[in-house]
Amino acid sequence: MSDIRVRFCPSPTGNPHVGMIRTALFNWAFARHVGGTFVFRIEDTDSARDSQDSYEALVASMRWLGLDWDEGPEVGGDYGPYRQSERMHIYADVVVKLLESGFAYRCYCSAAELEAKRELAAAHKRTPGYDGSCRALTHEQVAVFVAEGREPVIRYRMSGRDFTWHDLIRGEVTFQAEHVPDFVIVRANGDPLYTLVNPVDDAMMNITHVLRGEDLLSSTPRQLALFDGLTAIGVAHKTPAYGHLPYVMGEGNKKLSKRDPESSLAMYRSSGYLPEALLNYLALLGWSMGNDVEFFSPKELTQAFTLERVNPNPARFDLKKCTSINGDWIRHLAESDLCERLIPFLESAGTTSTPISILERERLALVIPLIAERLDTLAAAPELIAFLFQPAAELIIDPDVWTSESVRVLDVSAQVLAEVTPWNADAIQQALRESLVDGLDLKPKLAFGPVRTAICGRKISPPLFESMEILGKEESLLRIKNAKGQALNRPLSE
RNA sequence: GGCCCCGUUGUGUAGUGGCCUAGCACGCCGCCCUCUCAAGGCGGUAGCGCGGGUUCGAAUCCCGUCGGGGCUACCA
Repeated sequence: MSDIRVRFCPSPTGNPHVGMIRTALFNWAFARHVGGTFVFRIEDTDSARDSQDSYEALVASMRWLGLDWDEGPEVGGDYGPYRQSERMHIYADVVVKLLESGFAYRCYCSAAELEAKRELAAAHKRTPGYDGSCRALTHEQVAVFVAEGREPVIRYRMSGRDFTWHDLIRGEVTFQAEHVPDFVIVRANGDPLYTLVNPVDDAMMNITHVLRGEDLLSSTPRQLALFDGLTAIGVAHKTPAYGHLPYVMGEGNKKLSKRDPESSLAMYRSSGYLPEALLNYLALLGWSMGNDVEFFSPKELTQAFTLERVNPNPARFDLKKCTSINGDWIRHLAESDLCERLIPFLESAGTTSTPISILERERLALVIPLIAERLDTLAAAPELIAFLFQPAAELIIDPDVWTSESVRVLDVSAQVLAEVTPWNADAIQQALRESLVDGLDLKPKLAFGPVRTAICGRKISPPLFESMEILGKEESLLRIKNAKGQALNRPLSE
């Protein structure tokens, strides 16, 4: 176990999305690769936007994906609690110390005054930002503000130094002091802000490497500044290294937003994407093995993952490629594994009973090898194999598929199939081939088409002869008979 | 506007001065296989944003430029 400690610290607002998960994945993969500790922390300091539902969805998502954490909610750890809403007393204590030591001060400026300052700065083409006017208020000035009923925020006092750090992903990044003004760390209502609690917890949890989204890049100087103060008051011992991960983009040139349906993790789960496949694909957004290998397990990912190979430029989420990898993964699963994963989808689609019966399960096991290579998502299975679980009478076939030839084909098929013994795919194929392709001189596609429709109810199906074997002789003949009836009674068009 | 980040085919990437007439994957197109659909096989399409340097030689280094994005909150 190395002493490298990383964290994933989402805010529980809205539904988990893929950008967030990609960040979790990279932190997790890095921690696992180096044998470090992966800390899961919940940043729920914004009571107006955070929700318990969202928190639970977050935990469930991490578990579903297999991104296990060493410290955090539900598993505990030496640096808890791991939900910031339970750490408010800690922040209050830190703020007092920061105030006493002069690293922070109360600011009584109103929103309107701040806005006026911003406009003024813009008009003079100066750097916008707080001008520090409340930095050295006299007791008299404070008394006046208080008498006016103003509620102060607490600001952090910048030291005037420039900030340069070696970004783990981007190399050296520098912000000059004038571009990072004093910032608010506690709201007027007393709630601490992200800009405070994030570094405080990183410090107290001994986080060594901060890997987060590029959108946080410009807040890094503020965090670095805070670490100066936290170190001075004895809260922090070592400033972590920072690395900023590239964006995950959606359509157009916008980063994938929470409102974007393609970003919803729940959507991928309910559409039948495998967690392994999603992790596999997400890993490829900003990282690669470098050896043209693009199909790998979570385990292989953690073995190969290094920060050096993380790309700094934004990656676009490509659903087609994600789906392709999902298909690869479905084909890669053992039959029994695929079977188990398919069952919830079949149950919820009503393809089987709920819970699935013993007989249905047996039949499903038989068809798995026929459909594995035909699925790119688990949710595609019900449509493909529903016919195996329906009674013949419920197979209603689109009357437009029938031609004058169909009835003859069905007639001949019924005749020859009645003689087939034993009932297996090879024997069925041989009988139909001899009678239809050779006997009626039909092209295979035309010969088997009507039979396929009769048996499966659709033009697209798993392999026909194997399907008939699974259904059994009696059921197959019944379906052909029913289909013939439907074909004869079809409304006369044209 | 200011600051910061990014820039290889449609998409994701490989590439860290000669192995690059730029490789791989997805997509798309065609062919083969074939009982449908897939899967699989084969082939094709398309790219180093632009302009200057440095160098015998640049996708790779430097400068400029253009383009895209982010931040500029009492959100995170």
